[in-house]
Amino acid sequence: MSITMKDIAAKLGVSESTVSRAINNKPGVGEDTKQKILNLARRYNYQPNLLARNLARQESNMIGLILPDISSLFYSEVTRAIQDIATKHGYQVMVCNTDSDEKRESAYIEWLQGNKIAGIIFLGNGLANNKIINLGLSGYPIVLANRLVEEVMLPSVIIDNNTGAFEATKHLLERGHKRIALINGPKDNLTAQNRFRGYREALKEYNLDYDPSLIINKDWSRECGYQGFLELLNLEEPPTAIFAANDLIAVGVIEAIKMGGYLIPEEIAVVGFEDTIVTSIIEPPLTTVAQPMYELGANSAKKLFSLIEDEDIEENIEILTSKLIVRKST
Amino acid sequence: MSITMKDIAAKLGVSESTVSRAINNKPGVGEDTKQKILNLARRYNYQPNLLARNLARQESNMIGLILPDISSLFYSEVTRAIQDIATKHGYQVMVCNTDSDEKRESAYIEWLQGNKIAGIIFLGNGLANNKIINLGLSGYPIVLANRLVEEVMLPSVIIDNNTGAFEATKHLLERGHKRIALINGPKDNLTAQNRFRGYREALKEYNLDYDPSLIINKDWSRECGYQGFLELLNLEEPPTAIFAANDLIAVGVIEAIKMGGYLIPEEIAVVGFEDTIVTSIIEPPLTTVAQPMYELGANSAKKLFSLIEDEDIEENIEILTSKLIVRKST
DNA sequence: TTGTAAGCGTTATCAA
DNA sequence: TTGATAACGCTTACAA
Repeated sequence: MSITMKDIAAKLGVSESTVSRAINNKPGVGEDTKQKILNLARRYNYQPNLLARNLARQESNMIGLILPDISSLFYSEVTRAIQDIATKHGYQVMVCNTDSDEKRESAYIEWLQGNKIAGIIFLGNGLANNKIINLGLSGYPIVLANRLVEEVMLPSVIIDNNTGAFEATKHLLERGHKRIALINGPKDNLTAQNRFRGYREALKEYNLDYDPSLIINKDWSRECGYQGFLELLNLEEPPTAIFAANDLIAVGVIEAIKMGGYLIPEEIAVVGFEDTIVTSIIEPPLTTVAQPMYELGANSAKKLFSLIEDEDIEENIEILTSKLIVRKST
Repeated sequence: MSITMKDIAAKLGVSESTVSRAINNKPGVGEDTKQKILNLARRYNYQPNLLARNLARQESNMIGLILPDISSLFYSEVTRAIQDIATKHGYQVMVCNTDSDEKRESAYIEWLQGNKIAGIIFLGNGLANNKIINLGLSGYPIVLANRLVEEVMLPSVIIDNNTGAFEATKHLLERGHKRIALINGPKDNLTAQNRFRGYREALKEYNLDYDPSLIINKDWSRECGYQGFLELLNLEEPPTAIFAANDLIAVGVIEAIKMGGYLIPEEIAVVGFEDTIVTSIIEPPLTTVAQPMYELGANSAKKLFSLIEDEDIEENIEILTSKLIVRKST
């Protein structure tokens, strides 16, 4: 339907290669032929067929982004950052939702490779699967964002969840709490594991052993926060503080606490994790550990482009620090 | 780097076309040669080059999504829905953030067309620009989601903001309010205009003239809600109810109200619009007009695929209804 | 059932 | 400065 280089060449009685050179602003075309070509191209609103171009050049101007769910507060913010950097580099981003399903993850990887995508960012909070690892080891440009791999060291940008959780727990300890519950994400989730580790280390520093009955592993949802708190209430000796492993869980916790008629923070203190918009809206405002979401996205993207453009990358694994923000819930 | 059909053909001593037929599960290949080919393909982890395939087939399996900002609560939810439907149809989605900048919009359109994208969804809340209209009229599959075009009727899915705003305002009137302020988005924004219209119609039904000093047009942000309320307070006769044209504005309004020490809803009532997560978190829970976000995305995508697959579409312009959800802020 | 060859719209090499 | 020509990897008539 649309006009091609061949058409332009025919109309002007020049060869396709000359047209190509003119369009791509390459040397080797006379100034006047070049102008004639560009004028005609403009007049007919010529658009290069990027499929053909990429096929011929053996490259592409897209990167892939594989993530669990674009509608989450956290991931959409990170995505935004990646998009911004990609645009600056003249690249587009293919966003792929996996719902943390490994099958879909694999399917997307194949699809992205089939499209000769320049590189992929894996954003998530689980362990990276084998397919990803092999891909990374094969030299294909990939960056892990907020995901880790046990043995192999692939280029990554992660947030120091350990220290963040440590600070959060320590903050509660300093406030005098001794029975601090942790309502966490799934047990096999790396982020959840790190937050648990930080929690435990803080207790240790205060010479407290952690009580398994105070640890709940469920999901990252509001509902789980709500249910989790109810479960904790049934303990013989219920906790006086809750460390929720993300803000949404904390929201559920706070709702359950209020429903029970307890006072926050006087009777029960709550800390969240992430610093999404909800922390400043909920009553009382939530003490939380701020995650540098935009930075996570931006730095991952920058790292990926370094890889794509074959630049040296300074640090293979970049660790961003999270920061405790004290509000009224503690 | 990766293996191609040519390689497979050479290894097996068959022709490329036979390989192609086998890979694509087309008739005209003997069962045993087919198996031999498929086995080899599996063994070498053959991935079809989709650039080449799409170039040859003159089609693609991507659709484009152009929107203002993926990190917004509203758009990320709509995007999620579009992704879900696209995946079901075997398509991928290219997400393009424009920040409502027309230049970037145009740039994206060209890029998407250059990649021979199968169709585009324009999601936003402004008027569609000329480039979009021309594209639509040229027969290219496009769907407008939550955007309108003045004269031309392009396939669209929109939310009935007018009625939603009408209901919200009427609800306040029924509660006995006479001085109802509207803190709205930008004046040139279509969504904002429709919400204003519904607001005015409701007043009319109650034989009230609208007072221009009670109308504030700013931005869709929390900050604007906060500032807007402060401005309203300075009026000789301040409003007793605020209709905020989206939830984020409402959040700002509520914060300002609380800061001023007023009671909600006893002294000042507040209604929002959208029903994002914040409405159930803020204190008091926000009465709002629920937007069918997921439906907006899903139906837009379905419509686009009807267009792409050349099916008849039942209604060219589909109007989704929004629904008033009464909570404690009124 | 299989192969040949042209074509998709570019780019890139090598001559002219 | 230009133009043939092959190549990118795949699809698809058309022949055999």
